Amino acid sequence: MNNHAAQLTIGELAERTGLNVSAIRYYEEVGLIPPALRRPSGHRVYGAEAQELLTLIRHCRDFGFSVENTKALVSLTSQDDKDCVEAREIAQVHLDAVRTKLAELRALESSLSKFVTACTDQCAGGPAPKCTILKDLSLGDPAPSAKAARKPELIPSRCCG
Amino acid sequence: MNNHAAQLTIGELAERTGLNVSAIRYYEEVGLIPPALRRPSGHRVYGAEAQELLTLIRHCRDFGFSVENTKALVSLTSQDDKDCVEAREIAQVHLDAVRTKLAELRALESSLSKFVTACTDQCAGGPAPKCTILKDLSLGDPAPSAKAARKPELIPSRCCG
DNA sequence: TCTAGAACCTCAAGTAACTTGAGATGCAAG
DNA sequence: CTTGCATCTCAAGTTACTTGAGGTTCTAGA
Repeated sequence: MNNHAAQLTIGELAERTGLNVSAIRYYEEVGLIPPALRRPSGHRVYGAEAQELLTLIRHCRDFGFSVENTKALVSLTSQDDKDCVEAREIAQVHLDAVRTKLAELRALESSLSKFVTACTDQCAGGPAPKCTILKDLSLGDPAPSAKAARKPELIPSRCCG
Repeated sequence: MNNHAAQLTIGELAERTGLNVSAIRYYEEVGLIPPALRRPSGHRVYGAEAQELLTLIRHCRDFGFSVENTKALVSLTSQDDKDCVEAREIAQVHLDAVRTKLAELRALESSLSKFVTACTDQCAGGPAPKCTILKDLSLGDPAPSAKAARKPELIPSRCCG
């Protein structure tokens, strides 16, 4: 256990940040974090700043910010000449997207729970082709308003998948 | 305009079902619909059943069922020897997933709206690195419970992306 | 009948954000 | 010195399509 001036391996860093090793390498690859220093063997070495940075990144991701937005937020933390409005703007846009999805999911929840209830009440384990669920799904138009928001996946899978 | 016994081109079919041409070809490729008959030129030709089938499929997708589940639901519509329980089970599992996500999104909405409000109230357009949003994101643990549900993306992008 | 342009065809690659796996090397403890 | 875990790189898989390239076919108007 060598902690000489807080030199971390990628594995230790992963453990401390709750990320997984391959995610950290991925973040390096896409430029979300700077390339790590290497030991002569090629193994990555990190200092304490890396832990802070990755913790911030993890939180951003947990709050559903895309990697692109996370990149922007991260860079704002060290730009004194920029103001707060930019960060709020990013959060606001994300919030709007979350609200849109929330509305869609509520509609979905309502439809699905009706399906299940109706099936339990009416089908009574009868033959599948007569199931109320399948009948309702065949009908003309009943689909919920799930057409909106197709863009670049505003809420990543760790929140929604 | 030739409608001899309801022979449809893929374009007409797309228009009638609200799907897009490439999606229909994709569904054929993955076996969600049977391979279309072809004209000597190679162009696909469809009858009325195709329209019904694809309408059902579109509804399933709109309700957030995965292609795999949609396949299962579709096949139940023609299996008299199977009973309703299977369809309900699929819907129930999906409903559970939707509810889980709903809870996550609610937590997210609450956190994000607090962020935005706090920033508006406190930062007052100050320098970015001092923004309350960025500070909150750097903190120890505040991430919402978004760790659950990482599996194979239970709610596809048309509902959630 | 000819022709322009829309519609169709088949691959292949791109999307988001990682994860998984293969194959090879490094390192620390016993 | 050996064993076995950690690390490395690079490629491919994940979901459900969309987009694009490059090439045919169809159809309506002149």
